Amino acid sequence: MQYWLMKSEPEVFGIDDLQTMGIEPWDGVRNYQARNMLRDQMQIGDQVFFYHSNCGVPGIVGIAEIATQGYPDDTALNPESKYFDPKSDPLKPRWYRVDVKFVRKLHRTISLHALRAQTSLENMPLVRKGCRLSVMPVTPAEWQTILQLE
DNA sequence: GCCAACGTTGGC
DNA sequence: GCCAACGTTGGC
Repeated sequence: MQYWLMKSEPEVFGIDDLQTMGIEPWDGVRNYQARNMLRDQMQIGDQVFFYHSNCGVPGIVGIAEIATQGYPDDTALNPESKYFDPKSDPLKPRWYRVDVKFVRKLHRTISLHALRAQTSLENMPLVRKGCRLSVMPVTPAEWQTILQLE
């Protein structure tokens, strides 16, 4: 089983929204590195840290689980969608998504600040300045370290 | 294939 | 709202 971290802006889709929905497609990812992970690497049952970005206290707020393998992200084909990509070809999908299932909220937010304070986490892409990857792998050791901060 | 311009992300 | 960092685009 693998571990991941996925970013979302709480104003757009936060952990409370996932809790309400139970399970939701994680769509709108328009970055090739992230796309490759969604399409090729994620497996059902993988555990995910749900991260709130672009908000008052950015940080990890909950845990989710991968509920499907990667499959084409239809929002790229829908001109009505804010994620529409005119260059996407229905026969050769450019963008992929997975479904993500709510597991639980953390007792408290593990802030980016707190994550940066841990030397053992200094290799996480997340804590690097200017990291714009919205989906990234987390090592088992990092996963354990982070859970102990809860 | 280089690289400047541009757009987006995301912390602060 | 600012701006640094970075990815993408497109002219050449």
